[in-house]
Order: sequence, then structure tokens, then C-alpha cells
Amino acid sequence: MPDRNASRVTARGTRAGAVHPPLEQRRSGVGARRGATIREVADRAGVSFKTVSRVVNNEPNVRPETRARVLEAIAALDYEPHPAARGLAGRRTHSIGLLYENPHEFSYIQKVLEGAYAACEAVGHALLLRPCTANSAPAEIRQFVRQTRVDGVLLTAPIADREDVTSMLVDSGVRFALVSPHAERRDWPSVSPDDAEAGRVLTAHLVALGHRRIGFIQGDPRHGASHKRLAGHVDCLRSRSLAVDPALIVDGNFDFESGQRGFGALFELPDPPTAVIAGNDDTAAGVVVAAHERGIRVPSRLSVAGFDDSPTAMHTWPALTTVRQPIAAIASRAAELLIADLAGRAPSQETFPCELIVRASTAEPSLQREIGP
Amino acid sequence: MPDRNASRVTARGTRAGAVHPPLEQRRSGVGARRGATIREVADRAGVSFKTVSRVVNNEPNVRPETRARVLEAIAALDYEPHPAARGLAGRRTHSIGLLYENPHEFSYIQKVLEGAYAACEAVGHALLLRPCTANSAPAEIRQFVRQTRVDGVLLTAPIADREDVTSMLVDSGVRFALVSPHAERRDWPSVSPDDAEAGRVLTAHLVALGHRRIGFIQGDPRHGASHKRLAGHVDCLRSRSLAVDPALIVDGNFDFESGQRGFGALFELPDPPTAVIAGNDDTAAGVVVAAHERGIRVPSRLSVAGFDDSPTAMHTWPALTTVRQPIAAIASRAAELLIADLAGRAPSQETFPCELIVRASTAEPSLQREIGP
DNA sequence: CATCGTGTTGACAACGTTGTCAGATAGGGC
DNA sequence: GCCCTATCTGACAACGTTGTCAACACGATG
Repeated sequence: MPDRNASRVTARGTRAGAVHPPLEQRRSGVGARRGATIREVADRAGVSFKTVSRVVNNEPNVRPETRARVLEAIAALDYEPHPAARGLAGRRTHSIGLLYENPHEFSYIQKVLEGAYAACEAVGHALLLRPCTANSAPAEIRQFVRQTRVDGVLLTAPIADREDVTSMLVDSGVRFALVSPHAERRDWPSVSPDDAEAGRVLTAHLVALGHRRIGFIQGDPRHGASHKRLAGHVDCLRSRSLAVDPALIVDGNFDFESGQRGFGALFELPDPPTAVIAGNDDTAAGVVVAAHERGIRVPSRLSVAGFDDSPTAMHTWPALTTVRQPIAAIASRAAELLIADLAGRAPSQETFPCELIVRASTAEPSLQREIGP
Repeated sequence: MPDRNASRVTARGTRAGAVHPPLEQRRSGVGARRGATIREVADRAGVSFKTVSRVVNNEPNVRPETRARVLEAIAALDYEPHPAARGLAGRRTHSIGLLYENPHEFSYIQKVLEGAYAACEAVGHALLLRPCTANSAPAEIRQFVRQTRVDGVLLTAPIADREDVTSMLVDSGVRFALVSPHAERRDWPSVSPDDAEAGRVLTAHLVALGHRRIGFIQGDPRHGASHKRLAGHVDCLRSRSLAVDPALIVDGNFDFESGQRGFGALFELPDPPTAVIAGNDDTAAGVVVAAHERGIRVPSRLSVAGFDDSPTAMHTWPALTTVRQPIAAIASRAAELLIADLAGRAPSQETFPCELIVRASTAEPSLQREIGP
């Protein structure tokens, strides 16, 4: 069998049987293992290296028999394609970026990471992180994209809603997908939990228990989820012809302190609520602690509920009623849609259902009226 | 000025003034911006592209005047070196991997990530994540390294102590640094918090308050930190000639449930402790909740303390006394040491100090004796 | 004045893939 | 038996850098 793969090295002299040049000196004398290259696989399989490339990339038009032979050689040599070479020759890096804001809620971003990673891993893509601050200039993000050469990026809320970022990406020709954006757009893939439904379900739960005055501590206003959860809450009340008292809706931003402050604001009211829905579990934990401090027992005198079913929900006393959202699955799906989009498939928008988790922090407002005048 | 950079393309025909080949079709008609290449920078600066390479890589032996001219051209063209090309030609990817176990404690890994990222970003390296399971085979990790071609990896506890992993890496010629390993080795860079001191300080705090029977719920036994914290605790007691009752030391593994179980075990004792040190804050939170459930008030009847100063510590009621460890700084330093090691500098082992944070969960054991017979 | 560094620059060949195109091979219809 | 398509395969040139080495300029040295 002629050495079909010698062409490239003739200038260097004959290569027949030549080992690599005397192992380069490496710091501390450790010789790094050099992995097999596509050419070595080709030699072993008795084909040209281009055919190996075809097999590796699952391209059509390779005889099954040839393919098998190549696969066997790949396995035998433990061949792993060199990502830099691929990136250079093929104009894509097989990697995507994950832009996220350094969160109040560690568990949230952790779930996103977990899901996105799993989706990338499944298709052999790398995942590059890029933490952002609230006001990361689009220029900063642009530099990240240019430096890393990622094929596309995943934007998580609240960055997903930054017009300046999305338009910069569009201008740069960079594809992206959105996780939990406020406003969906048909031209970009996006995946969200059904936050409005979550708000509705939680409110319905409290209403069913008998609560009529329900406080609502909003989440970070920059997150679409905050508005949708509130909208679901209001929607549920209206649909049952219950009063919507604006005084019961207070600001917050998803952190623990929001819960403490929100509790304070709500319990200054002449007619305080018998239940509080917090923007998320961390905030709900803040409400619970503030209630403890004021000697108000949860749930006997105050019901508290959150969103997300984060670890906090289980670790608060009493454990929190909450709405679970499949964050990891959502992020994973978003990564899949992004990768599909890069492959030319049309973008789609998807919504994932949520699930009410009833725990010990909500109950009937039995003792409520004892406080009144 | 002669076109010094045409050499490579002569075979293709004259290139003088030629724009790139008619922009390839891109899916959905979006043309991705093509960044400037090193050759274009060279042309603009009137030097060979090799000189640009020297400037970009801060190599010596470039006349200051030339360097300035090149830098100006780089800025003007907004040039960004292509990482794949660098990786291919240079045999290093300027990226490092972060191996971590999917943690009980989200905030811990988040801090590690934050620190490692910052260190990488500062020197223009990329950070690639690789979540591992407790029993991730070394083969799996090996594949990660081979697929991504990272220059080195950061091993976080408890992976840092897996002999099979470290020896596999050594065999593969992959450099690494350890974060919080149990056993330090002079041949590898490693960075740890001073866990023994943390255990000592926390114990001293409780002893100073007057506690003599102190329960200790151990952390995950696979983490060196667990053993060191306990060792510090015992050391402190011994140094003050206080009794070390083995019955007061119970198992755990860093999670919330460990705290609940540990509390249960300790309060079955005929002579239960007046204070409990938990392996970390999550476990301490478990103790606090279990105490609430049994009607035992914290801190008046039981003092509780943890380690890490995680968000949990502030969000528990009462807020936890704990020992803060600069996890982000540790991870950042470990990344720096790894990168230094890759550059040929000798490995070093460093320890970071910890800081006692006294909050509301510890107090004098005043009411303690009322329970006894 | 010839020689020797030393600092500076450029030419050129890698690096290990993918893309493009042309050539070889095998079936099918006449 | 012949041409015509598919189907398969290979040759070769990119891709954009770094590494190596040779060449050059210049001052110092003998």
C-alpha cells in the first residue's frame, strides 16, 4: 500500500517509518503524550486522511465497510480530533458561550450551568463561561465572542432582555439563544419556564386555603420572570373576582434582604396580609426569618411561599411551599436549540411547565383575626 | 514597500489588493464579520507578520519604535489573535480545565469558579469546566483533557485527593494544581485554607463562652477539610486539657440532612452537648432546624456554628457563627500557580488564613443545666 | 580593518484539520 | 459493450498562528 499521506512532509525529507523528531525538551523533563493524528489513523485503516475526516464528522458517502475499518483504527489508536485544527480549518470552534450575571441565587446559575453543560457534552461541544456584571457593556461581550470565537452564545436572564446586547450580537453575526427572556422574539430560539402559570398556581393554592389578603414581594425588575409571576398572581385574583390591593405589592430583587424589607413594609400596613408570596425562595426565606424575629409564627399566623424550589426552600424552617421550575432542563433545551440553530434549523420558542410543591410554610389563615382590633 | 506577506498565497495567484474570496454563503444570509488577521496587521504596520506575532506575545528583541507601530496597527484594526491558530501552531491552548464534583454546596463551587475565572481572565486564558461525579473514572477525566487539549487542570477537593486521578495526569504529562487537597505534595502547586486553624478558632470561641461539651458533626470524609477541621477542634481541646469525648463526634457529609441527623444522634446522648460545631454552614443550618423542631432554642439552649460563611449562614435564623475562608482567592491563587507552573516556575504550596465570624447562633451555655435531672 | 557578537527582523515550514474539486469505481439503461 | 450517473475516494490548498533558523545592521573588540 502506497503511503498516501506522505505528500505533506516531502519537503522535510523522507518520512518512511520516521518517528517524530527527537522528543522536544519539555520543562521538568516530562514528555507529554502526543495523541494520534488523523494521518496515523488513515495509515492504519489504509485510506486517505480525508476519508477519516469524513467518518469522524459523520459525513455521507463512505462505504460502510470503509467506515468500519476507519472506526476500528480510531478506536485502536485512541484518536481524538484536535479541536484547534478543526477550529482553524472548519471555521467553527464547536464551542458555545454562556453569558450570565453573577447571581444572588447560586443555585439558579448552577442549574443553568448543569443543563447547558449536559447539552453541550452530549454533542461534543465545549461550554465557555462569561460572567457579566449588571452593566457589562456590549463591547465587553463582543470582545469575549471575538477572543473565544465561540460559535454562538446562550444569554440568560436578565441579559437576555438587553436590547443593546442582542443587537450587538446580531450586528456581529453571532447566533444566540435566550433563557427565560421577558419578551420572546420569533427570530431567536428561546426557552422559558411558565412563570405566569407559576404565579397563578401559587396564588390559587393560597386562595384555596382561605387567604384573601396576599402580599406579593416582587423579584428583580430586570428579570422578565418577576413581572410574569406578578401578572399570574394578579390574573388569578381577578379571575376569582378578588380584590387586588396595590398596597400589598412591594418591590424586591430576589435576595434575602428583599424578604426582610418586604415583610417590614407589609406589616406596617393597617391591615397586613395573611400570606406572602415572595419573588423567589431566597426572598421567602427572608420573610420567614423576619417573621421569626417579630414573633410571628409561620404558617399559623403567616403563610409564606416562594418560587424555584431551590435548596433554600428545604433548608428553611418551616420548609417552603414553592413552585419548581425545571431550570436545568430549560437551559439544556436552550443549548440544544442554539446548536440546532447553528446547524441551520429554524429557531423556536418553548415554554416548560412548572410544578407546585406544597410544604409546611403555608396553611389556613386560622388564627389570623385574633390580631385585629 | 514590498509585500512581505504574499509568500504564502502565491500559488493561489497574485493577491495584490485582492479582497477575500466572494463572501461565502452563510446560513440565513447573515455574513459573520471576519476579524483582521495577523497578516493584515503586519501590512498596515509595514513589518512581517512574524514581528506582529512577537509583539502580541510580548517577546523581546523588538525595537520600541517598531513595537509601537505594530501596537497602533493592532488597535486600529481591532485585531484579536485567533485562538485556534495559536493552539495549533503553538501546541498550547491557553486554556485550563476546572474539575469539580457536583457539590452539595452551590456557593462553594461558585466561589471557586469566580476565583479561577478571574485569574484566567487576567492572563487571557480560557477556563473550561468539567463536572465530575464522585466516581468519575480517571479515564473520563483523561478524555476531557485529550478532547479539550487544556494546558493544565485545576483539581478541587475531593478530586484533588484521588491518587488514581493525579497519577493518571502525571502519566499523561498534564500539569495540574490542587485546591484544598488533604495531602500536600511538594511536586505540585496547591492552595488551601487553614482548616485546622479554623477548627481551633471556632472551638476556642465556644470554650471561651463557657462550653465544655461540644458536639462535632464531621464533614464529607472524602474532603481533607473535614479531617483538618476536626483535628483543629481536638487539638484546641487538648491544648486546654479539656476532655475529648468520642461520643460527641459524629459522622456527616456537608449537607443539610447531616445536620438533622447529627443533632438527632447528639441529643440521644445521656449528656448532650451545649454547643455543636457542624462540618459546614449547610450542616449547621440542619442542626438549627432540627433544634427548632425539638423546641430547643438557639442559642439560649444550644449554640451552633459552621464553617465557610456561605450565604446560608446569613439566611438562617439565628444567623450562624462561622469561619470565613477566602475560597475565591484560594481558587484564583491556585489558577495563578498552575499557569506559573506551565510557564516553568517551580510549584509552591500555600495556605490562606481564615477569619472567625461571630453571629447570633452562639452564646454562653446559661440555661443549659436546667434540663438535667 | 577584519572579526565577532548582539539585537532585530524576515522567510518558511510546520501544526492537524476541513473544503473543494477532480478522479476512480460501480450500477443501470440502451 | 458503451455511456451516463451516482457514489465513493483522494489530492491539495487553505485556515492563522508559532518555532526555527538564517540574514542583516551595528557597535565593540582584537
